[in-house]
Amino acid sequence: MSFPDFLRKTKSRLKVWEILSDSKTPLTARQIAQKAADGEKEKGVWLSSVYRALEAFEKAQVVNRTLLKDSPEALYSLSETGHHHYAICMNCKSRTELEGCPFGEHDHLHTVDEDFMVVGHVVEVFGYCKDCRKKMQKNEKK
Amino acid sequence: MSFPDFLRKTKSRLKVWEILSDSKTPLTARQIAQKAADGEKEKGVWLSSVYRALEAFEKAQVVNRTLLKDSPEALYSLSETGHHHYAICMNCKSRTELEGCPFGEHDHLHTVDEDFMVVGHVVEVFGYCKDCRKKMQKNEKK
DNA sequence: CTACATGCAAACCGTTTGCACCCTA
DNA sequence: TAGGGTGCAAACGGTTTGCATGTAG
Repeated sequence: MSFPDFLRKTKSRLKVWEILSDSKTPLTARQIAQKAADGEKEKGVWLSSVYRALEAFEKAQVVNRTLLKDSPEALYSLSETGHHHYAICMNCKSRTELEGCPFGEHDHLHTVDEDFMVVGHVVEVFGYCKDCRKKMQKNEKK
Repeated sequence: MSFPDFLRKTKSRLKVWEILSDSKTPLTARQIAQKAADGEKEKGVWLSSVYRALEAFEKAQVVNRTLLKDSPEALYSLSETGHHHYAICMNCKSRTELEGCPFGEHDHLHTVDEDFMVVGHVVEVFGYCKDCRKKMQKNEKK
């Protein structure tokens, strides 16, 4: 995956791009701004600019935005990043990675029908982990 | 699916419950409050109370909350409601229902492993619809 | 040179929280 | 009648937007 050639290569966008490239996990906008500031030679990238860069990347189909029930913050990753799905406990919010993907391992790039170009997908399984089930049973039968 | 017996049956909660029961599609908290106010005999239910009722229902595992890339507002539905998955255009936000479910038709109620109780799952396919692809090609090659 | 990107601040808006009063069990 | 639920208002926090300035092409 490379920086889209029809987008202006500005300092901010290149920095955001670099941070996403270096990260093995999806990041929030805030985390990206944080990392940009940590490098701290130069001046970092303002949060709104991070959002605008991410928006441009998403439109260009090179970045995926994901919203989990887990948190109100969106997660961003390069589209190429191997995708993962999680089982999320609705009580303690712990996340366990799922083995495999229900769509199979051909990653993205199938079509729903001939008209819809698929960029990616989100799969989340939610429920309750063992520990929380125990706790909740105790509390509720009082 | 019936009203959990370990939750107090208050006017607000019963109203929210009734609205969810009557709806064939998932609703936002605001829509629920709206519908409660529309009935307009009585006084309706405050938005914060709707949220608190939904939170209680969700903890009780009788309501699912879903977040789509589509909108910042969460959608709520009774857990029993037959589930649907959508292909969502990242540009125009149109939604097309997917045929079937990648997890198969046994609905919820499988386990990820023996420790995690599954309540439900979210599957979203995102990409670009035919119309938007055309429009974007025109705009970007200027 | 000029259209687009950025820094910065302020608005936005869905959701959460605090508190006094109300009402279910 | 006690403890949880509700109305209401105010805070919260992630994201978006407006505007003057900067800068890539």
